[in-house]
Amino acid sequence: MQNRPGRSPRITISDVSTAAKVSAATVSRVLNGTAKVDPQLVDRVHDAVRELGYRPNAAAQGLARGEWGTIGVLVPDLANPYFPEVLKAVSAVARAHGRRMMVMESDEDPALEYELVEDLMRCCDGVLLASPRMPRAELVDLLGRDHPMVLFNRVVAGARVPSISVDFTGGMTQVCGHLAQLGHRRAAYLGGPPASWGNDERVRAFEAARAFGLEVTVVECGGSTSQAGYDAVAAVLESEATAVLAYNDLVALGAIARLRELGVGVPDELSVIGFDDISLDRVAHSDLTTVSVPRDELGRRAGEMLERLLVNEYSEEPLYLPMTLQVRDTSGPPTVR
Amino acid sequence: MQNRPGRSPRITISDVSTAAKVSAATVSRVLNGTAKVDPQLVDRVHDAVRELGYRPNAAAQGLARGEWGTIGVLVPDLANPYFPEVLKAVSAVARAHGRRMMVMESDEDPALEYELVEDLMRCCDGVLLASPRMPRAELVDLLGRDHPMVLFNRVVAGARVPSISVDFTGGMTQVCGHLAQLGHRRAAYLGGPPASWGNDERVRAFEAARAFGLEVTVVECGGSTSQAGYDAVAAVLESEATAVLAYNDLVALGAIARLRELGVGVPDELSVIGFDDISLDRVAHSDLTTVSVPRDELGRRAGEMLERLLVNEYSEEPLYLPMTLQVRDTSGPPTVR
DNA sequence: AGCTCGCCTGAAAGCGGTTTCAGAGCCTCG
DNA sequence: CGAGGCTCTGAAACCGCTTTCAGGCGAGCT
Repeated sequence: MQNRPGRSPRITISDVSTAAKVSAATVSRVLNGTAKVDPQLVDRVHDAVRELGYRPNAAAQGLARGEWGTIGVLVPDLANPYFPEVLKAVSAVARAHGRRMMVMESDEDPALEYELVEDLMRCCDGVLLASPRMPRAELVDLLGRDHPMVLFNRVVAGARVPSISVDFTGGMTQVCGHLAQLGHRRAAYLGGPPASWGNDERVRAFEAARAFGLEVTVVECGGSTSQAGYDAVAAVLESEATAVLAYNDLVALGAIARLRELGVGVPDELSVIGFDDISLDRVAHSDLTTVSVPRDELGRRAGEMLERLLVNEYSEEPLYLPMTLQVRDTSGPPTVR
Repeated sequence: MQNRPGRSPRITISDVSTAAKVSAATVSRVLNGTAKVDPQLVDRVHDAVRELGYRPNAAAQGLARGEWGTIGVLVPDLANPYFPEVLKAVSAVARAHGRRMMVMESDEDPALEYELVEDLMRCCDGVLLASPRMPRAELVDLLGRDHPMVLFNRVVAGARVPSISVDFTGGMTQVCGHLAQLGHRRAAYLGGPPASWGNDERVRAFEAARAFGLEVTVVECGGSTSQAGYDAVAAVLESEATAVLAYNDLVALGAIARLRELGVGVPDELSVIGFDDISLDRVAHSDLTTVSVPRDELGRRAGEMLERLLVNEYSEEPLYLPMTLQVRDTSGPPTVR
């Protein structure tokens, strides 16, 4: 930006104003259309801009306007296919409103999140927290800064913050119902990251599941990756479960991979059900029984919530999108062992 | 940022300096450690910062320092699993150097890219162009702006720009060799986005393949998604190909899905080979024969290239990382039809 | 003791825009 | 024909922070 050695000097608004023989104020007015300007001057400005290849400096604009023209998104893990799809939708909405998107990743380290969010607040008009894992207290603290913020896949009771999430409990209830109907009595749940709010929501479904006659045991596997699922299989096999529910599809796939290695038939000997419906794509669908979530819509709605927040005052109730059970090939009736 | 109605006023450096009874310059020096300051004043500043919850405004810092502390990345498609993994690595490198990451997506629309890059240049110290599809002329134009920039998965002959890419041609050559060895004589290639440089590089391998006795016909499918692969299957079946090479794994998976629907056995009746090795994860590996690319390393190296460019002068040759053939279940000997 | 030097601090000048404010010109109306 | 009002333009203030610059003060030296 500065005249760095070896780099050509930046072209500023005053270069343009000189070239066009008008004041900087006029250049600004022309470029932003904020006031009526003599058509002749308008032309001169445009010519100068084109000739010099002038581009306004975003930092200076941000400073002067008191707005960065940027939104920030924090995600736990970019490699988790869940988030890029959300990002895509958010980015589209942001762009449609003339805003850029900053992305930060905590790499599933809740301790990092606080700092990252603080950083985002220093350079973004609004922040979208996607599946934040940080402790409630920290979250409440951040929300209290009265910086525009939207909560995604997490709801904080009592917090006056626009929130959007999936109905995790409902989704998991469908899964339990499906299994109960197939005749399962005992299932194991491979829990996700300990700090995951969505995980707690899923677990809440298990009490209701008892009414179906399905007993679900929680097996901590402590992660959201396939590796975690892979590693947790041993614990599952020790139990009497005839079905495995996974925190998400990745965990489920990891478990299936391990089961295959061990020669345990899926779903003949053990049913495995995922969560999220992360298929590689929409056509070559996987064969995993799972509950799907409209990630695209989720991202879009979240983006719109944030935009609304940036222009209006807040006035929203938490929004819960429904999940849809996708019965495919990895779930079936239990076998007596 | 400005005192917006309903929002608490921003805390600025002068608030801190007032509270700490020092000058703004001193606050700045303390916070940045740019000069020695009386320990007593240091404490006063820190106290004031903590008490007021002061966070420096990134735009103002950027303006004053002549550096945004941000890098920008342009990707064609966030939903393509290839890129998030790259982004993850890039983001990690950027963060390690104290920089944030801005992400833009062209949604596979080459016409959008130019504008997006211009926008990135207005707010980022350096820009990483990942698989840019734009015409060579536009690209050269942008590179000529002498804004720090790194080219990823595209090499422009003669351009003095740090570039990093995969050895597409080499990868595809391995694929051809594999097929030839299996006994295939005719293969069809499902080409990707027309503007993809990587696509041209892949195609270059087909001439050499003729030496193996393998004839590859290019079937335009015009996309990088599974939908494109799905749709292109009809054309393949009309040909005499006994094997299908795909632009990437997504295309391959789409094709396989369609073949499955049509009752065409893979690999018994038709071998299908992907490209990129985009598995959902590292454990539950797919069964697709493909060539893998070290996306993580690729992203890391690209990020480091950019960082180097931001501090030093340019001095690099294009870097090509090798691909590795992964023979799995979707390729086999041809059957006479 | 007086002088020089060096260290630390605050005032002020940018960074590159936007926006307020005041003035110049022109038109209209009395 | 002159006063009042509008419209358009440029000068200048300001956004919040960094950094230069100059000055004050204490230490060290002669």
